[in-house]
Amino acid sequence: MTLPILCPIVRRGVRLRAHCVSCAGTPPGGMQLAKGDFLYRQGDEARHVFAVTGGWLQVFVTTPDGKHAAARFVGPGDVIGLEALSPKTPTYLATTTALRTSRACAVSPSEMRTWFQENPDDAMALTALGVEDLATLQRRMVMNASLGADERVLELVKDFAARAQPGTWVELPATREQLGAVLGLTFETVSRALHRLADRGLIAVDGRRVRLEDGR
Amino acid sequence: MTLPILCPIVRRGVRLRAHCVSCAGTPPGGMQLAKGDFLYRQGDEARHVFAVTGGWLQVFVTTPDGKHAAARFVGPGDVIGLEALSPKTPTYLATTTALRTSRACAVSPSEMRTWFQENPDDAMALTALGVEDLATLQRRMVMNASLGADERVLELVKDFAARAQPGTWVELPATREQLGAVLGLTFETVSRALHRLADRGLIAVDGRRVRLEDGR
DNA sequence: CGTAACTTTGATCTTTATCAAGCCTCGTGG
DNA sequence: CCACGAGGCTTGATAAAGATCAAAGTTACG
Repeated sequence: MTLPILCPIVRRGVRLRAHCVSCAGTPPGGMQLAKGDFLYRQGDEARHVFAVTGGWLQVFVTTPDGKHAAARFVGPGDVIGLEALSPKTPTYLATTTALRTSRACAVSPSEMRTWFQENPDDAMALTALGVEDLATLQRRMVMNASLGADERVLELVKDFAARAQPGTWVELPATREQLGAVLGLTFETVSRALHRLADRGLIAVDGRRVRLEDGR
Repeated sequence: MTLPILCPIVRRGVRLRAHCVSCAGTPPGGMQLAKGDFLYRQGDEARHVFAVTGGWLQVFVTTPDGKHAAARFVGPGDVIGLEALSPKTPTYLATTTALRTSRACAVSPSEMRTWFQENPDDAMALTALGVEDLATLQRRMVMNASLGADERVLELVKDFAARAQPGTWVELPATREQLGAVLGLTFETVSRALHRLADRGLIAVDGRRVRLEDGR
């Protein structure tokens, strides 16, 4: 008999369902998304909180004037759609789409409510998790403002690599254009930056696969 | 007899203390900060959640390589320092400093815990509030990536104006340099952008005071 | 096997950073 | 009361980074 596989959610310290420890990414109610599917769209009524259990998704924001650009990538362990917990008529504040086949576990606000009532510690942990995401985004924002293209791309590559085995090839889940959308760069600049980093010996690039050279 | 003044926190739908409705920004335990004071520093042990009840503060992030830049401004109604709710040894993930005399109400995690237990709805509201902040930051990030200097500055001015009476002069709580730090621009560019916007008739500028012309 | 999407690479142009100089305002001390 | 100085603001000239335009090579997939 094998050991129970830990749900990715548990790895970030929050259990979205009581039975999450044994769900292994396919909980009852867990849903599968094909590449290009939308998990939800900005402005939709927010009926569920989602825990990503597999794959990669991209979060988009549409500004009032119609501009829209990517904000961040979310992968296993990330909890999104917390707008559903808002007391006012909750609407999603961003659009989330699958970059590849992905899995997400959906939880309704009413489930969340009883869970919060029984486990205030989990409620606090989830709130803190949101702040962690906020801090990550703040960090990325600072980088986008203060670093050049090469360093920004390197940081993003490191972020993806941090979720995989160290020293191995990592498949970037996005096109150059999608990477650039998050970094505030064009796809040409992303391409050039990747190759400049390779020239500097910091990474190895092979199409969409990347490996960190050197220490981490 | 005057009506009770609503604590700014209530305006964003979350009561950090049961008696918040009557605290009017000076709750027991509320603290005053002088210009330049630090509310907390990145890396400090996170002992309190803070609700800003007056003034303006700026949030900084320091990246691992020592770079640091401003991430956002926080004012009355904002709740910060939610890192304190993290179950692991909680440390603040950013530095917050007062741009002018400000007030903040500090609440300990244990207080939050009992409050969450009694009011799961408030817990959900607070979590949702965090997501709102995340969405705001995502929006700003998208703008920083996709808009030019003028439009970015205009958006920031609008944000400040949105918290004041429409059509009135608004005092920007920050220097050109501090505004630029948030926008990813230099102070010269911020200065030029403000005057270009004034030339275009979109705003009126008088030193640190600004007024939106036209509809909003 | 053929097409569409993606990627690389080059040349040129725009925007914003950088460097620099002078001005204004406010607070402090003689 | 005035002189001074520091911090902040404006404005100009130049340089660098990245966007844009363009063309050709590569990969994925029906």
